[in-house]
Amino acid sequence: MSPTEESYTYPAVTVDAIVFTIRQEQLQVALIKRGIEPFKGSWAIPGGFVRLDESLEDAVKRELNEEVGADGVYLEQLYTFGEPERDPRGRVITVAYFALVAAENLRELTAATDAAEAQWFSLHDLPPLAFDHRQILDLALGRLRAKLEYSTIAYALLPRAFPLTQLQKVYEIILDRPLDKRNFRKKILSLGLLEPTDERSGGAHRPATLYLFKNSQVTFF
Amino acid sequence: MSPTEESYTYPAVTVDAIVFTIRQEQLQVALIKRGIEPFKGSWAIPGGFVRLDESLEDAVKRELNEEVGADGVYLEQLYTFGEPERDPRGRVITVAYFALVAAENLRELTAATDAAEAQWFSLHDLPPLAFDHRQILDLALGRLRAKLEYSTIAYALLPRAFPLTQLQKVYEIILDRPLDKRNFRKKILSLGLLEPTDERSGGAHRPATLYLFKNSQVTFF
DNA sequence: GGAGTAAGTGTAAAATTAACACCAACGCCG
DNA sequence: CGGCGTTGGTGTTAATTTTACACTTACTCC
Repeated sequence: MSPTEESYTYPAVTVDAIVFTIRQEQLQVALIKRGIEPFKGSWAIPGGFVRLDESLEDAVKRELNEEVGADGVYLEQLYTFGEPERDPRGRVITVAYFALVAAENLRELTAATDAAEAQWFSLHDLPPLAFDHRQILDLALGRLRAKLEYSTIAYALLPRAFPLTQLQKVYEIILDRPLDKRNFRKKILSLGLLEPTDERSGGAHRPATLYLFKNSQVTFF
Repeated sequence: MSPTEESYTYPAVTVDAIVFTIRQEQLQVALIKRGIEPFKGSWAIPGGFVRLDESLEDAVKRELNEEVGADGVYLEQLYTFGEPERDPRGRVITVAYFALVAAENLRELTAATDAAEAQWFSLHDLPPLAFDHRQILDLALGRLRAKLEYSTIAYALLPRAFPLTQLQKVYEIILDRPLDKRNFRKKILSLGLLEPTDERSGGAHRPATLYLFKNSQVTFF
């Protein structure tokens, strides 16, 4: 069990993250254009090597910060991909995460530090992806949809206070189907996780009560 | 992104597996007594290094075969643990799996190839575990219980054909609470995944219809 | 002040889940 | 061979949860 007992090369370990956000009423993912071979010019999930002294989560957060400019994110480990042939350059095991970022917490993508071009893509309009990244993305989407039903992660995609209608829109966009307004409100409110505030939304129409997620567990870094 | 581009040491990568079985009407896990430091003499989850040319799943299956003598198993990736300090000897990232083995598919544990002593422990009577293995085990148990509710994995713990009562017992043992017999049967049968056979159970009492899991997806190796 | 649009609200039917008790079929033993 | 002990097998009702569905309110802009 000791790394020093046996003398063989270890596999490389990377982390990758599917970063979802909602922009322009669409579910979008952050992708990076690869500047080097293999798959030069293809789009790929942001990610990179895990340093020896940082945890997996720290590695993801660092990469997200550098490559995507994402500041406050919900982060969850997705799956570890380790097929020997998944990277043509050699053995690379990747621990995939999925992340949710509220649009308000995004710096502009083009501000990425390295030369790589980063861009948001709508899920309905995805380019071909490098490596097994399409498979990873599909898995992430499935997980996101599943967790929406029994958890509170949707709140990571919204500002601190929001009208119920906006929350419903998030659900509808992610699940890609319309929801009944009254049933949605009944159910969400019955969970007891939302707190109405005194604030009202502005804008052209009837002002909406803004709600707050109690004990917001969104991780910031 | 290339393993050869940067020159630093990689973390070591291991796989570990929580192997569950049901023996003596109890949920049990396979543990291995460590023969070397650190944690020499402690009990640990079976596992080992991933070879450069084998997939993560293949690595787990190999280890299970060698250390636990498990032949036909349900195998599912659980979580990847990568805290820098989780192993005192250096950076070791472990991909944890959980496995289910039907008692009938078990060779005796003492037949393990290396000198390490392997043994089954009831979940109600666990020794202290090495490393962060207790945390891994707790996570595996939670996952097993959760999946029992919405999946068919319980069948991996049973022989090919079995009476409904035995299936119910498996549920009760894992969930650690009694279930209503009629409701259980109604629900299980309404899923349409079981097929009654012509076989009947023998034994001292009224013979039971044996059921078969349609499209048994248990993985064998 | 009227048009347009998003906010907000309740009820009835359908489906699912939960609670609950007795008879049947076998082996064993006396 | 008949009764005892034990496990197999079955239905109904009440409670809860989920679904379907339509109108009034409050604001801005013109």
